[in-house]
Amino acid sequence: MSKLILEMTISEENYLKVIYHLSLVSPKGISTNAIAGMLNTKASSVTDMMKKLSDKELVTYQKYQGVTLTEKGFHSAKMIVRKHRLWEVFLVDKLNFSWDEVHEIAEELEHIKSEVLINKLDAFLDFPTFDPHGDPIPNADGEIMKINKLLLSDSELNKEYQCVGVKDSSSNFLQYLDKQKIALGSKITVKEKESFDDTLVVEIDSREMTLSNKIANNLYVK
Amino acid sequence: MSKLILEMTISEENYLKVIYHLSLVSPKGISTNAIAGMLNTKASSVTDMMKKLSDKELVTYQKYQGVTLTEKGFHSAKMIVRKHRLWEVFLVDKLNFSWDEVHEIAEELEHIKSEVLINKLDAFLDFPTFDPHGDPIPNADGEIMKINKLLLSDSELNKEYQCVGVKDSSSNFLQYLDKQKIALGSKITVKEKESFDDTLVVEIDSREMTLSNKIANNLYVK
DNA sequence: TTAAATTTTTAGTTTTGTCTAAAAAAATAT
DNA sequence: ATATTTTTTTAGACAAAACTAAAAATTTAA
Repeated sequence: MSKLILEMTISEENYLKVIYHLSLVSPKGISTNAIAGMLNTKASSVTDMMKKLSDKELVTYQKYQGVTLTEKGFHSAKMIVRKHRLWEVFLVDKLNFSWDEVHEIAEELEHIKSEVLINKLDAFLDFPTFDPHGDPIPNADGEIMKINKLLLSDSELNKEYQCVGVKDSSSNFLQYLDKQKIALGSKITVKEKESFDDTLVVEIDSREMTLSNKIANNLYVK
Repeated sequence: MSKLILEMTISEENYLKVIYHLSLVSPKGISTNAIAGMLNTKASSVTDMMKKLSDKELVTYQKYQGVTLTEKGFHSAKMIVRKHRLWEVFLVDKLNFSWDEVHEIAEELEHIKSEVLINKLDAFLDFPTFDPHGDPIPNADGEIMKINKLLLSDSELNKEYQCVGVKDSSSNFLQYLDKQKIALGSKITVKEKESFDDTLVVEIDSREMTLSNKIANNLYVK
């Protein structure tokens, strides 16, 4: 049996995480260009790294065919995502960071190696299942809680929803939501939809307001 | 004016920290060999790195003369030590690690870059002044609280002291102390000193026991 | 179904931090 | 004071992770 906890460099972990996120969107092999785009690197660098990850049996890779995560790679990627999201909860809940400030710091913290640490952190935070942006946190076994969320832009008219997540978690977008007093848990009902530009007239926590299509395309509700 | 927060690699930070710790013991220039010994590396590698740190004005370095920290290097080193010790407090006080388990994890956490993070962590922990091993934690300005501690081996007979720190913080030694129920805060009085091997007969929290010279040489009291 | 455009890989460099082996300087001993 | 030993530096090499430029494969278009 191969090592349960495998040595990975920060760089390898970042590649794995990107492949994981891309896999969730498109289920086929991931192209080197797509990976390069996410990591601000060059396709040639990606090719090099894919050979390395393939040697470690974290991805299956055949030239020109794109890459797929192996079972082992998929699990490792989820453990990195788990660390990232748990640290985000810590930063927001315990250190009083706001949800638009934590991503970058968690990008560093997610590479801290101790498994005991992350499980103790999990317990300290009371085993949260969602991070501050509404994304699910894999548990120690890699299991992920699923919820039936949809984009606000796909919601039905005059039906009450609850805001449960964001698709874009750039600080720009998050700060806009703060300014508009839209937070996870806010009650949202779409009152009208302008067919010309898909602008929505919505009621959010009893306040009426207008949201652009771009906003509605980045807010998850259920 | 030079950058207030300067970019340093993990490797550079580790060198700086070692030079800092060696400086506290011997006030003259630190030899490349001494540094190499602490970092499990070779003197030639140290020479290379000293050129780099010297270019960044973190140390003053003249060949064959050893190195000294500049004001800037001294401050940077203290900030790394600050981070290390604050994270140790977090691990012990909040995550319930024992004092012999935290050093390695803190070695990784000390390199997380955000200054805001460390100051918020400091506040979350209530601005502790000592870490779990009794070492002082520099504050945000780099100021360090000093206490008049001495080694148990240098203490006076029949005078009550309080255990305030350890010189050796290897998990081996810390676990020995746990086993003997000796902790920071324990009351210690030396009842007898065996002149042949410097073994001490002591009373610790009302229990009488015998401590070897090696133990007494690694326990700080005041 | 060829030709053109795009994507991906290969080959050869670069940078960082390390190493070994040999040379140079400093410290120690006779 | 010279010879020997130890310490430190130089010179040259290597591995990891990136890059550039050019070649190869694939996809798209005419």
